[in-house]
Amino acid sequence: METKINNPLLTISSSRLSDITGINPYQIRKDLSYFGEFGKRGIGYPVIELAAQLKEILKSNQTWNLVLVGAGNLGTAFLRYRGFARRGFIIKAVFDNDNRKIGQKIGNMRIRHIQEMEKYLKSKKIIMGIITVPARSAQEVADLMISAGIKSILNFAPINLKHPQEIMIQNIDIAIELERLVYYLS
Amino acid sequence: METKINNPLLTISSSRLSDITGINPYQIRKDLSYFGEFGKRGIGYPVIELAAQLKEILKSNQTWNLVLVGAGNLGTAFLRYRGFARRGFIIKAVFDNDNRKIGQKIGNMRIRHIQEMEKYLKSKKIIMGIITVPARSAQEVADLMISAGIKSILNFAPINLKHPQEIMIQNIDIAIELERLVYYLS
DNA sequence: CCATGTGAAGATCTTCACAGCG
DNA sequence: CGCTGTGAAGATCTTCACATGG
Repeated sequence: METKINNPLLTISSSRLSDITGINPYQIRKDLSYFGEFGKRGIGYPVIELAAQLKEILKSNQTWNLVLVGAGNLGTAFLRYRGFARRGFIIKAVFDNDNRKIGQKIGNMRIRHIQEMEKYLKSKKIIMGIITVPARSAQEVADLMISAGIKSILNFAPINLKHPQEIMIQNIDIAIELERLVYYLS
Repeated sequence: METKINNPLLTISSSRLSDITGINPYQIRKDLSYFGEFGKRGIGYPVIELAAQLKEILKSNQTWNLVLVGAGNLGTAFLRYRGFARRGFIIKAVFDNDNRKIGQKIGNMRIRHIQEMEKYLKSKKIIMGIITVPARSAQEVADLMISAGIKSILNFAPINLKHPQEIMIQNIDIAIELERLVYYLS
């Protein structure tokens, strides 16, 4: 699927997007056409304009505030990671239930007690949360989040969280991804 | 999909598996039937036996050795996390290219220079790797891994890695998961 | 002539309905 | 009678082929 670049910076064709992403060009065109007619026939897609439109559609032309629960290794890594902010996600507070951790700092962020979370979430109107607690506490944390108004949860605990269907949950289980790799090892 | 437990410990029905996992019972039966006839009609699936068979099919009745490249926040979190070992994945070595980090320890594991990786991988016959380096270095690391015999890569760098098709790559881009949540926020 | 946009064909995945067996 | 296993139906996703317009 190699193609020539004929109009660098201004436009990009579906076949070149395919080269970059690995997604085939039919799929790219179909997917884009689902949201509108962004391209010009014979030319391709105007890069700047397309990016702007997609950002609007995906609501990523704005920043989103989050809270994180679970100041363990993984939670700490996320707090220190700069990449989220670059993509528009700001972790505003961290909560834990371990009294030895409360008040400690990760970077310049103080760890708060989980009991403060409900009030915090409601006052700041935050609707997204990340769960990085052990599996045994994850359901309890999710329930707390949901009752405090959280609408979307990114869950790293290896457990299937029960939740009302209007709440969005994305699970990331790293061990499952490794297991998938093992399975496909011919 | 609530059901009664009628033979605790010994057998489990697809509908009860459904309650637990959230996957519907038709899907569970179809998927299992793809690998064999594990159940008994009118009874359900024998728990112990089913677990053993699935572990064998998924090759998770054995442990797998891994290396990790990128001793940053995320890499460090994984090294400290006990959950992988419990699921049969052992990180045997960590590599980085930052001279200030080489020789330092994370837990009881010494950080090695990336230049040592090829020799290490070949001598230990390790075929799985985890990439937790910044996006700009990820392709280079992947190429190194692949030329040293790695067959499966779990990649956390937010970039599409080019690779021969016989190499398995699983990507985890946490910001994409957050973006997915935002998009589905009604 | 080039590359999009899209109806139609094809492939795959999910759900259903029920025969079959303990 | 209960619950699996599975062919068939239904839904969805992917690929193709080509008409269309710059």
